[in-house]
Amino acid sequence: MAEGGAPVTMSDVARSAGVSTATVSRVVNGRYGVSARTIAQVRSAIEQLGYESSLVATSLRRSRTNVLGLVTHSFQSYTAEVLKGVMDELSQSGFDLIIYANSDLYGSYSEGWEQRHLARLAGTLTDGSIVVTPSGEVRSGTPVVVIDPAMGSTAPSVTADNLAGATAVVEHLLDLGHRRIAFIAGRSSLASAVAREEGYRRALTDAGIPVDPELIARGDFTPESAAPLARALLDRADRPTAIFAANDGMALKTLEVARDLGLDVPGDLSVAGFDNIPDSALAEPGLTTVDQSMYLLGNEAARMLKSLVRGDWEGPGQIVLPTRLVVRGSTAAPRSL
Amino acid sequence: MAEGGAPVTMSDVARSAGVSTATVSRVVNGRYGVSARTIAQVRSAIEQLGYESSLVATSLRRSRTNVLGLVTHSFQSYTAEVLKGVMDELSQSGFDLIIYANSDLYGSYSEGWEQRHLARLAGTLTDGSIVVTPSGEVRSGTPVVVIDPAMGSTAPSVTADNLAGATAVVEHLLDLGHRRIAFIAGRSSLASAVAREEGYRRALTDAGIPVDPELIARGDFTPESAAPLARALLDRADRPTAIFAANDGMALKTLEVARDLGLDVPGDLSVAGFDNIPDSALAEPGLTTVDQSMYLLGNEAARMLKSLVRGDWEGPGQIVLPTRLVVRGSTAAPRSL
DNA sequence: GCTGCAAACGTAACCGATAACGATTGCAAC
DNA sequence: GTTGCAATCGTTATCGGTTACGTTTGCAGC
Repeated sequence: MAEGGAPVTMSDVARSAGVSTATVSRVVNGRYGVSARTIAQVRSAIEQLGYESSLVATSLRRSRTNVLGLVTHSFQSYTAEVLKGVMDELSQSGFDLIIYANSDLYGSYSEGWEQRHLARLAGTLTDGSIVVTPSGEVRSGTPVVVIDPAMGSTAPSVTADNLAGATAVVEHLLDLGHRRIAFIAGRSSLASAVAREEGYRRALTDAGIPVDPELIARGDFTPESAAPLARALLDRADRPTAIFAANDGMALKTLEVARDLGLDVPGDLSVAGFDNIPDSALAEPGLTTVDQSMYLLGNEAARMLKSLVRGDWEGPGQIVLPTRLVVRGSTAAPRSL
Repeated sequence: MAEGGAPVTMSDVARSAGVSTATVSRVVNGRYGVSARTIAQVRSAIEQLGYESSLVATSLRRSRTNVLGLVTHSFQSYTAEVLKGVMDELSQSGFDLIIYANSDLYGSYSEGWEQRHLARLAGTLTDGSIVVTPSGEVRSGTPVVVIDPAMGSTAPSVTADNLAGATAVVEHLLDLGHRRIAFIAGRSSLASAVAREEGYRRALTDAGIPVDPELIARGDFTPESAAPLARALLDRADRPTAIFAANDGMALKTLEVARDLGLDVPGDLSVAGFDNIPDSALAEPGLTTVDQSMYLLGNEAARMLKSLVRGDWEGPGQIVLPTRLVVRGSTAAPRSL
């Protein structure tokens, strides 16, 4: 065991076993060309000293490290789901995972954070990376799979069927009898935000209802951005009977605003979101939303990245996973009917 | 921008700027002894080539890296809370975070996993580490803070007040009128499991009720371990009127078992857990449990580790954070009363 | 014009590991 | 007793940076 002092290195082992570091390296990596007696000596020295190879030194010298990277700009509840999916796929695969989070950029959307992180890891530490909701196109010397890519991204990606999900929400509201349905959009640099708005527009158009630009508010996916927008929509004389927010965070904030204004949900106002985060089920009333399995997104992304790294990926470059409408108490027929 | 090819290194920058790598290093690190003109040239070359220093190479050479490590054996929903707490504390602190997860050990409790991970990171990549629920004592050349330490651990740690929390649960059950209260214990190598059992015993003893060894089942914190134990307890002729499981995962599994046996909760049986994971609020009925803020655990651990790395830690070696009883629908007075 | 000194910069060793290559050894075949 | 070959092992260059140290340069002071 390393007794609190300097970490034990390969040359410590070599000295203790009376061989060169090259031989220790051969033993550690199971290479051919070491006598059984020497192997035993080296192993014993390794055991005694508690040697463990340095990931850093190894990855600097080797081209292949068997470590995959994941970069995210923040840890939300869904991030854990993604990670679970990733690790279940990576389990027993021989690939370890390193997650990198930068303290300066944490929580803020400084453009290009993902690029900086990738550059610091790729080519040395990791064989490939998963990037969650990047702010733009990503480049790297090693394979990259993007979860929830930026608008116009051509990189391999895994994303939920945002278009179908959003369409389903609006159709649900239309079925309930709503006609004035407002939309709080997300950060338009993300492809998912654009697809959700497109789903909203398409469902209305298909139902023969003109899209009213006055009913589209531009948020950025943060709850904070939604508060004033929801208030503005609800202060209108011709108040909408339903608000569809592009994600649950903004929808939950809308619920708060409605409550503050003394509106009854779903009596006076129906509210729907997108993502199905845990909090949505706990809200009062429960939030109608679209479930996109973050677990599956992570799972597929990991599967794809493994293949890309091994160079045997056969599937499509962009994977789209199905979504599921989850109806809860926050939506109902408008009272006026 | 690195155009998909080999990553751009410091010598690329040096060549492009017509200086040595030493000079580039000085510019990058803002060291003294470079003329303004050279600085400008180097900066321009860095800009043009899109150079980003390799974390690996830097950390190999430098003793200090300003990167902290976190090792966990799996990603549960509470892990995300811990991470949030850690990152909020680290935000703008200059310390980045690297999380390491090993695919071979993922989900399994092979003894010593944390030790292996630490040895691979410490001394080179990271300045210090946070270890979540290790299987034993951890040693490292760099500072380590343990969240939810192993039994008998002397390392700096942050933990919830498991004793008080467990006592509160049992007192709550006693107040409701329960007298036959069973306990499903957790993995006894963890200090938290031992403390929770001690809380159970103490509350009973303080109430003048003898501890019945027959009512104590030995689980290991996994839901799977709890199923047969719960069944055995509920199959008894003198069935307990309440079961307190050492964590929510086992308590939720107990709810399932009770339902399968046709028992009404809380009518026939009260069930309580510990941890307050998100699923507990969603269960039907909601699970009475003890809230330990994983966010705060992560937050405090990060604060402590930062200080330890800087060498200015003044506080106690073991931090204990308060817990809070959360009463939901799964506990009520026993029907027989 | 020479000395002295500091600023500016390059050279090379080094961090911990890997791998190509060369050197040594043992042993069988001649 | 050589020779030849394979097995075994050490030497050394290298990965991408950092830094101690040495060298060059510019300029003030005598």
